[in-house]
Amino acid sequence: MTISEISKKCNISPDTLRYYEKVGLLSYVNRTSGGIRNYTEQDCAQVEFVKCMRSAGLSIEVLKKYFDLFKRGKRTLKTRRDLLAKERENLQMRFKELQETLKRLDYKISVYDKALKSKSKELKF
Amino acid sequence: MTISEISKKCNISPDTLRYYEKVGLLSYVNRTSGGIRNYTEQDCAQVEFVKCMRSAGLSIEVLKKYFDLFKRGKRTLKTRRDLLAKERENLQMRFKELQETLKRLDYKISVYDKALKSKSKELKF
DNA sequence: GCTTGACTTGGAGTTAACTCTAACTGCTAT
DNA sequence: ATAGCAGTTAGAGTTAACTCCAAGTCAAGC
Repeated sequence: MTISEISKKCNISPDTLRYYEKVGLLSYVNRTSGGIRNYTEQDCAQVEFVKCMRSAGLSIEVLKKYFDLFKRGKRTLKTRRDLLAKERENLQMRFKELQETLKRLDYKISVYDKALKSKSKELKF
Repeated sequence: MTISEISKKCNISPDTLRYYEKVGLLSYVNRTSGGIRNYTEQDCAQVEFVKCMRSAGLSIEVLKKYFDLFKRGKRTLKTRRDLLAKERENLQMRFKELQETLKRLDYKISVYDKALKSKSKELKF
């Protein structure tokens, strides 16, 4: 797959794909004889993984650390597992916060709806 | 309350508080005769609200829009309600995505645990 | 009256994560 | 063989959201 194909398939810009490769979020991608990137299904799956983790809020730095460990082979299995587990805990916390904020917004919207019905009140903020 | 008191209470740096005021996320804060900010309970509640929305991911720009509408009075009630409702929808989407990502991480961690037990396998990424 | 420490300002600097630019290469179709 | 397009690189530029800095002010205690 060329870079533009992967770009469409994963909905990530070619620039971002090259950037991810440069900073170490993709193990070195194969090239054609002309020097053009030729992504495998494997690469594609990894891009999907990176995209998913990035949009959940994991930093480039953490992901780089993960893939750096990967390059060091099997003996880093435990370290990688623990890194993921720690990030999972962070996400869990943000998940709960988000849930609280949703509730708070729901309440605030309901207050607005009441104010709109009674046609007189203004709120504090 | 002085800026350092609010700062401690809400766990936001004085610099950030001044920044929020400058860009319009806090209605103008009262000053002492000497020109020092004197926050009310009201201000404090608003800071809490801003903090909560910010950490849920609402942008400064959106919050500024909200408070700008506020300054234009009661006639913007409906617009503000709709703005909040739209942001609520965004959060809901991100909430669901986060839930999916948590599941994915849980699965990946379980795969790691299996690999660690069998003491032989390496993973793809 | 002088020092100290918390506050003030405008504006510069920082960081993460892209995003864009310029100059170049190398297939493909006319 | 030449135009045009998709790709390549290094490196510069952008954006959001802070964060820091220098220079100054003010109230309180010695």
